Amino acid sequence: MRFSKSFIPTLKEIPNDAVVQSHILMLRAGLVRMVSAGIYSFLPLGYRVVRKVSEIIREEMNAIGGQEFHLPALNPKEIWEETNRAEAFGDTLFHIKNRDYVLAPTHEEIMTFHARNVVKSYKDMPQIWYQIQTKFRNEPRPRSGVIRGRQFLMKDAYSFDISWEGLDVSYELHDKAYRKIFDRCGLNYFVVGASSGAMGGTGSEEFMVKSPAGEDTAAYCESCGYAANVEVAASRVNMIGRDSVSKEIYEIHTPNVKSIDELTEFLKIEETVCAKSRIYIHNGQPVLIFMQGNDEVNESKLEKYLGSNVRPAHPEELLEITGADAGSIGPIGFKGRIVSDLKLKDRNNLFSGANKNDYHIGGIDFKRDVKNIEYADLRIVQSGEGCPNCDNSLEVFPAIELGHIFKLGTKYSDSMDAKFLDEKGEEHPIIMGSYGIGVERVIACFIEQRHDDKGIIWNKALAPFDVHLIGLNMKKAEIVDACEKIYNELNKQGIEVLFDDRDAAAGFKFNDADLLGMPLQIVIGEKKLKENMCEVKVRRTGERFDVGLNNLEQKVNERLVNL
RNA sequence: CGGGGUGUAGCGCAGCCCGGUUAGCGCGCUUCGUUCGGGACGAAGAGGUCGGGAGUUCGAAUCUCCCCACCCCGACCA
Repeated sequence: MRFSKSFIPTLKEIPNDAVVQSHILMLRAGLVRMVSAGIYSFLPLGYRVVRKVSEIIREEMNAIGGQEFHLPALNPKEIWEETNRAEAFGDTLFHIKNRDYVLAPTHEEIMTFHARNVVKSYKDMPQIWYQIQTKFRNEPRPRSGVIRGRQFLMKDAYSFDISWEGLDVSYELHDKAYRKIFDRCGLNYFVVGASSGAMGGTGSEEFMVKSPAGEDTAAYCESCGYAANVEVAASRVNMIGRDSVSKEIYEIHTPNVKSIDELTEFLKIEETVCAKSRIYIHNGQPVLIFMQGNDEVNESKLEKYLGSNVRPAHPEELLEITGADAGSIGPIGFKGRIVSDLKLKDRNNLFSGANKNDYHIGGIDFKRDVKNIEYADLRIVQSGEGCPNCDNSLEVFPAIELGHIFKLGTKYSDSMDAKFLDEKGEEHPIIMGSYGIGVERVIACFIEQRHDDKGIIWNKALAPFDVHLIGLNMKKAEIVDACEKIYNELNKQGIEVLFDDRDAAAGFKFNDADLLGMPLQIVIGEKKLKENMCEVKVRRTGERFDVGLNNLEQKVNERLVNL
């Protein structure tokens, strides 16, 4: 493709609205443009990358027996009411004003609709059906460019099996396919166990990429590979045992002391001897939660432990429930369920609130003073805590979710009545799985991982073009001729070339080439041309070398292999 | 939805607090000439409902009110 005839609007300056690196670079390199918050157009260069990613996905999905569909984005609302998800999605679901239609945020319903109409016998399964299509979700807060949009491209796949064992097989196939896909894309990713959330089901794994732009938080152990979403991550901590002697309970006047930091400062004590109180409301009843020092409550873990319907108490409720405000709440005299994090199990000589403003209590012994206390792992895992599976420690960092695979089971086949007959003529619900990849996120994550201060650094797999051909001084006929010849020759060899044939200053073109980030740059300049040579630059390493024009194609092919 | 911020030429910004010529600057764009291996130089140009509406005023980019859009933090999120 000739640059002079292409729509590649590069930007020298950083657009005002972009903050994360991938977003900035996608705008600057002319890959995308924003139309509205969370709604992006892919421009020709960007769409070439979308097609490359899509093709890799197709190849790997087809390799596990997947069959590609193209489902409607516009869905009758009633089909979403069958599964109760019109309500479950709530405001996230886009509704059409003049018809009872919705814009599909995912496609379990439509796929199950087709399955129940066609898949009637055990002989019809297993099936893996997929598509690459636009999804619509009314995100309350779109951000980070294409990473979180209201409209986005997703590869979604669905498996239909006759048994749970069959589901395990389909799930494993997807797990392997996903690893191949992300490997081929050149991404540095990891896989975490995750909570199934509103999708329902029995098992799920997330494919994640470490990134400051991430909206999830993951805990990862480099040495053994343990990885988990922080919502479910466990950790091994050094337990502090009981002191040999339990002191008596005593009250301390602590004016204006609210936080743990203030308390440790005021009393000159370690935060490890502080039992921080938090009140949650579970099914209308207050529950007192204890955390050691400044540990934070992991509400996902708490919800799992107590059951659903858990929320933090409002400030007004605190006074009514405990007789004190936040900062002065404690176990003594509290009526209701008490759950403590494991770190405080059976501890004594602890400090906590007195349920009286401006007072704390020392000498608390959980075994002696707090009846019916329950213990559970309720902490949000922090960097530096021990890995639950090995001797090393965990690193906790923000991450982007690229893909998610779920064992759905019969959630949708039950609610939508998708059944089949087995060999004995007995009726069973189809066992399903669903599997998603955010196509644009693959691109954004790649750029997050592979860029420098000059621009994007594509690999061969995702690059919009293999080679960026730069003719310096396009007013010289011999340079134009040489470029044209190389351009045609490379094209003939099936090498994709972006030919910068613009009449612009050398530095201008070099900077655009670095910004756009094709794996190889070929520079045709006057001096080297006289010796029948040109310069080839490897974008990733910055390495430059001279190549004779006679064996250029061969050299290019050789160099492209590992990029 | 809560908190904070921004909106002035295609892009990046100044001007606003303290109202007063024809609303500036850099980049980009057009034309001509020179230049040509790391975002060239000179000359001449084009391009604006100052986010929208209402108000205050002799006079509003500037002050007041309402609305809209976008960004950041939080809440939410398969």
